Amino acid sequence: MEAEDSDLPDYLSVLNEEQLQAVVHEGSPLLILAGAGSGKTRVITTKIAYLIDKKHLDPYSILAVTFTKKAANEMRQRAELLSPKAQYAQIKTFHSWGAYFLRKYYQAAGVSSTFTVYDEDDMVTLVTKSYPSLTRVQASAFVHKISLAKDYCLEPDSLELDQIDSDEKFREVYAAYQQRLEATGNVDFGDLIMKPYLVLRDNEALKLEMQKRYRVILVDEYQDSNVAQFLLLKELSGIAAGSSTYVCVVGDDDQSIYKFRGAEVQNILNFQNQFPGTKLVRLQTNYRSTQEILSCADSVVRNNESRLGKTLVAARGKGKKPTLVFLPDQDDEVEFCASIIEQAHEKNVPYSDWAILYRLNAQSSGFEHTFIHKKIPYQIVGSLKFYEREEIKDLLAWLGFLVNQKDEVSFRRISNKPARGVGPGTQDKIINAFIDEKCQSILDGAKSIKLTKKAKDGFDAFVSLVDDFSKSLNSKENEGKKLTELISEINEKSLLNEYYKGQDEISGTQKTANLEELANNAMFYPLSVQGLLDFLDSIQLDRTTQDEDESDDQDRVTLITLHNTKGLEFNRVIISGMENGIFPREDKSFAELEEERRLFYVGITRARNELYLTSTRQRRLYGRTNYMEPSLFLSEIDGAYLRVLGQKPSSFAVGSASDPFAKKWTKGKIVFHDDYGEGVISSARFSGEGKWVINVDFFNGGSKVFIPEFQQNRLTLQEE
DNA sequence: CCCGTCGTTATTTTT
DNA sequence: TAACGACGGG
Repeated sequence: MEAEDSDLPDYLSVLNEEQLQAVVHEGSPLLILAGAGSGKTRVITTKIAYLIDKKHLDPYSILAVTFTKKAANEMRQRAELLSPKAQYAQIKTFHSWGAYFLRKYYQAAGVSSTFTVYDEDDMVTLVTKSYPSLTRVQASAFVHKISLAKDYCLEPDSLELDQIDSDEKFREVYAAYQQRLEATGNVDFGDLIMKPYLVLRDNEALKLEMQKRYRVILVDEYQDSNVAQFLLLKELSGIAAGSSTYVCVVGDDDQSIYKFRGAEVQNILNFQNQFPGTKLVRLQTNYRSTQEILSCADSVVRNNESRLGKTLVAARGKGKKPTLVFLPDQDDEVEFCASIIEQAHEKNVPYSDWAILYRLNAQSSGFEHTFIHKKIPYQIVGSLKFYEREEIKDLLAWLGFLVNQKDEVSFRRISNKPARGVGPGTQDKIINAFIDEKCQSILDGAKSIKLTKKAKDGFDAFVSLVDDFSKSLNSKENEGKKLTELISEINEKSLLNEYYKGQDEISGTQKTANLEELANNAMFYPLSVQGLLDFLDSIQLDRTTQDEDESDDQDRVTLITLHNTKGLEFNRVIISGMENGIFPREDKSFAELEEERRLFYVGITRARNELYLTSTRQRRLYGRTNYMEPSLFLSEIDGAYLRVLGQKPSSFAVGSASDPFAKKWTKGKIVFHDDYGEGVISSARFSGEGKWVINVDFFNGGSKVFIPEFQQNRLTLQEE
C-alpha cells in the first residue's frame, strides 16, 4: 500500500478519499454523483491526467464532453496543467464535437462540407419560408417544438412525435422545414447531435472506427444531457454491443434544471440500468458553502422523490444561518436588498460579493431602477447577446454565404441590405428556381428567371460583391493575412457600415462599433476558408453573452436568473421573489415542481457565506398587483436552519413541510374518499395559490377534482 | 420604405 | 407595464 502510494503522481495526494476513488476507478462504467461545490472539475481533469500519465493511455483516444464552451476551456486548461499531453485529448462541448464529426463525415451526413449552424432566429425564418401561411410568432412556436423533437431524436415521421405535438400540422411543418434545411446544406443545433447519431446508427463500419478510436469517454454535467446525447453516447461507446470503451459520466441529479429544453433527468437516474455494472461514486464533501447553507439546501431537496440521494457535508464549518425576510411588496424588497448591500459596503464588503437571484427576467427591472438611483453598480448576466444583434448577424450571414452559397437564410438576410431592389418577392423567385433546378448556388437560381430591371441591377450588384469577397477569400496571396481584413472589406463594400452609421446617428446606437468589434475578434483567424469556418464555429457554438467591454473584475452586484447561476458562486446570495406563482411558477405538474425545487437547490448552493431569501405579500407583475403566498419551498426548510425577519404571514410556518398536504399528491397514488371510496390520482398539479389540485378516478366509476387541503380528513392517501 | 398606432402577450435558455 | 409585431398611411 505504502509503496504504491509513493508511486502516485502528486496531484493525487491533494484529493479526498471519494475523489481519489473516482479518479482511479477502472473496469466498468462509472457514474460520479458530484454535489455542488464538491471538486467535480478537479476529479475529471485529474482523471484525464492520470489516464495519460499512469495508465499510459494515448490522449488521442480520450474524449471529454461538456455542455458549455466555458466549461470545456476550463477543463482543457486544468488538464493540461496536470499533464501537458492532455492537449492532445479531445475536450469539447457536445455540440462542437458534433460539428467536428459532421465536417469530417459530411458526405455520410448529407450536409455541406462548409455548413454553418442556424440559430433559432434563422430557423424561424426558414419555417416561415417553408410554410408561408405562418406568422413569425406561430413559426417560433413550431421552431421550439422542432428543436425539442430533435433533442429527443425524433424525425418528422417518428411515431413518438405525437408526444411533442399530436397535431398533424406539426409533422407537416417539421417535414417542410427539414427538407428546406437540407436543401441549404446547413444544420441547426439539434442536428449537431442527432445527425451524428443517425450516421453512426446506420453505418456499422464507421461506428466501429469510432469505438476503436475512443477508449475513454467522459461526460460532464450529465444531468443536463438530452435523449439525443444519450443515444449518441451509446453509439459512440458501443456499450450496447459490449465494447470495452470506458464511459464515465459526472453530474448531479439534484441540479437538473433544463427539462424545458430537452434535458432528461432520467438519463442520470437510469444510468446504472442503461450501462450495466456501473460503479457509483458520490462526491459529498462541499468546499464552497458553510454547513448552515448546505443544511438548508438539503432540507429542501430531500422533498424530491426522483433522485439518487446524497447529503453534502461542508468542509468549511458551520457559518451563519440563512435569513428569510418577509416584505410588504416588491418595492420594499428592492429597498431591503439595496440597504443590506449598502450597509455591508460601508463595512468594506465589496459589491461583487453579492448576487441577486430571481426566477423571471421581468423581476430585474425593479432592482435596476433603484440601483441606478442609489448608484449601486450592477451587472446583469445573460441579457444582451452580442451574436444576436442584427448587425452582427448580417456580417455573419455574409461570411456564411461566402462559404456555402446554398444558404437561403443568409442570402435573404444580406441580398437586400441595404435595399438594392432585391425584395422578398424577388428573393422567393430566385430561391424557388434554385430549389426546383437543384442548383449548386442560389446565385445560379437567378439565371433561369426573368427579373425586372430594378431587381436585375440590384441582384447583379449583389453578385459582384459576392465575387469580390470570394476572390479575397480564395486569393493565393493570403499567406499571413488575417480574417479581419475580409470582414472589414465586407463591412465597407457591402455598405452595411454606412447603413448602420445612419442608424447610430439617429438613435444613438453602437452598431458600427459592434461591426468593428466583430472584425477585431477575427484577428486570430487566418484569411482562408478553414479560418472562416473556425471563426464561425467559435461564434455559433458559443452562445454565451459577451459583455467583454466591461470585464468582470469590476466591483458590482450581479443580477441574474436562477438558471444562469449554474456553475457560479458568490460570497453572498439573495434569492428574491420567494412566492407561489413566481417560484415555484404556477400550475406546475408534480415532475415540474420537482424541477423547480432543484432550481431552488441550485440557487441556495451558489452561496459561500451568506444567504438571504425574500418573500413579498404583494407583487406587481405585468401591470397587475397580486396578493402573494409565501413559496411552498419556504415551508420545506427546516426551521432550525432559518432566521426569519419581517412580518410573517399568519398562514405560514417555517419547517411545516411535515404537513401532509404540502406534497405527496402524485399521479398514480391511491386515495380513499369518505364519500366516493377508493380511487387513483390521474393528475396532480400545484396551483398558483399554493394548493394542490388533484384529479381522482374512482374505482367505482366517475372522477372528481379536489383541492385536498379543503377536504381535510375526508380524503386520505393510502400509504403503501 | 419609414413611421405611427394598435393589439397581443408575458418562464427559465449551456449549444 | 412594456415591448414587440402586424398593419396601414404617407
